[in-house]
Amino acid sequence: MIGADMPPRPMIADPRVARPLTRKLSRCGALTPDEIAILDDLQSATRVIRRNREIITEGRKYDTLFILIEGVSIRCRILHDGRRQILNIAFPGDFIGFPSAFSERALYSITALSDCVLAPVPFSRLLGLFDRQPRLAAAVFWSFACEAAMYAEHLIDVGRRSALERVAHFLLELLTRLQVIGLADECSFRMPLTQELIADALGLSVPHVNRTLRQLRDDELVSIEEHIVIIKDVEALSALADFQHSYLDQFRLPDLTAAH
Amino acid sequence: MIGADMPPRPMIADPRVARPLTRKLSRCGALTPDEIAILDDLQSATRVIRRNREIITEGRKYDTLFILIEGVSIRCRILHDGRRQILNIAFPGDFIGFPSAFSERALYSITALSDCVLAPVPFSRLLGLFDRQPRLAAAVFWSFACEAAMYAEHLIDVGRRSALERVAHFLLELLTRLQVIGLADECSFRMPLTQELIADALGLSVPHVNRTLRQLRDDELVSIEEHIVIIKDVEALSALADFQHSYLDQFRLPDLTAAH
DNA sequence: CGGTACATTGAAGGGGCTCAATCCACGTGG
DNA sequence: CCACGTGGATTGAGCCCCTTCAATGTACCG
Repeated sequence: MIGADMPPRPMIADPRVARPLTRKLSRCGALTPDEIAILDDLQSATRVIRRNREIITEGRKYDTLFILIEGVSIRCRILHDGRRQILNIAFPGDFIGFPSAFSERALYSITALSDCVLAPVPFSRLLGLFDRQPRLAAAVFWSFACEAAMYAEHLIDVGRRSALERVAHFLLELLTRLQVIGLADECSFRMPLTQELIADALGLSVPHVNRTLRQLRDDELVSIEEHIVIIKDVEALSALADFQHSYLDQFRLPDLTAAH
Repeated sequence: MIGADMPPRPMIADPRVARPLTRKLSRCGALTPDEIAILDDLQSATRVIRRNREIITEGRKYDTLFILIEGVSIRCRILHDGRRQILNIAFPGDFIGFPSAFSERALYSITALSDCVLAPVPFSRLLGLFDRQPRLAAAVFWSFACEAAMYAEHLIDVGRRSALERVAHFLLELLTRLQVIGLADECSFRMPLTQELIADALGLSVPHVNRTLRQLRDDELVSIEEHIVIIKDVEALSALADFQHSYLDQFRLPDLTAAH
């Protein structure tokens, strides 16, 4: 019932705000027109990658990052016997290619789950940002810090949470992240992943993901129909999952006076 | 048998090289005397934290990072019912406090496992590095990138590896990390963690960690006596754990010509 | 209309957990 | 000097959560 065929509707951030990264960062504090112009410029030159193609290939060398403008991509590792662990899921406005860009050869592959639009950002250009735009530099750091926080929660998911807690937490994280870029309502969104992908992200088997989702539905905590996920009781689900909304939502741009 | 009482010998990086971070970064490429001086200076002002005290407290605000000079610290999250997940383990030469320093309030606590010596590094000072010392700036990025790679492997551990593979992988990661800072020989080191800590890092129970270590010993892959771990067959253990030495060891400083 | 991709459900088995006891080394205070 | 407390390692028994294997259902597509 979830994500039966993947892209009936593409993953495109709200067009009322020009660029997804600009939208995301503007939630951390008011941006000056100057800063907006620079950010938008970073996201202007774009490149399209088709569904199921690799954006970054393990073992190759890269000296650019990408900003994901449209679409969904995953970074993952496949063990010799076929087991797969999805390390993270990128949505519009996310940086892609860290830490690959800092290593001699990319450690993991990044694959486009749907058709993706990317904006390449040469690493040197990113470093250049740090000179003239300390607030934007901090914002980029913020972006990486936020990703690190998601990593941490992801680790807690697979390390110490039960399947039910894991799936609940995962749904809430998706809700929150998609809200930031205008792809989710107050309490609902279109599931961009198949159950197989959810399983590989959470370290579960597909049948068990299915049963777990069923239980969440039976317990009237969520509703899932036609790929649309509705969180029917955010409070109860958050309590069940030990979800702290804050970890995705408490970063702030520094004051202009805070320059070095 | 492992780590019966924790600190018979303290965790101090090889004194032949002045500072652990300097030692670590010098493996990524030759440092100029200038760069060494700056790095050493970063690590000069120090502060001592006693065993079992918190270095960073969840919920508080911080505007400095720390470089761990001596000792071992862990970042972890404790769920409401007492389950604990260790997010990462810091050794001398590691940065501590990312991403806490970028958030309104620290998301996780960091605790000293042994008496620790820390060098505070105000965030503003770190940003200042980016102006004048692009190679060092890149090296700091490298440090975070390396941490991100460890996070990724950690995630694969708990998500998709069996207990045996997990523990094997963990031992190899410890070996590699400790070698870098001169705290491990070719194939042996002093285990700095109790089995309870290993369990909470790997998402296992204490009894099962114990049984798993026993199996590794029975299989003649490792030997553990008096807290000293000897990897008797690095090749076989690496194969078992799907361990790729490269992920901790392939970062390089950029050429001086690569300035922005 | 067969093929593909995904969701769903059931049955059986196992890997790792819980609970609980025991052992051991060490430090402390009487 | 010994009794005791403490932190940690070790081991066993039983069980349960989740996996594996397998089958079925279903929408969509060329």
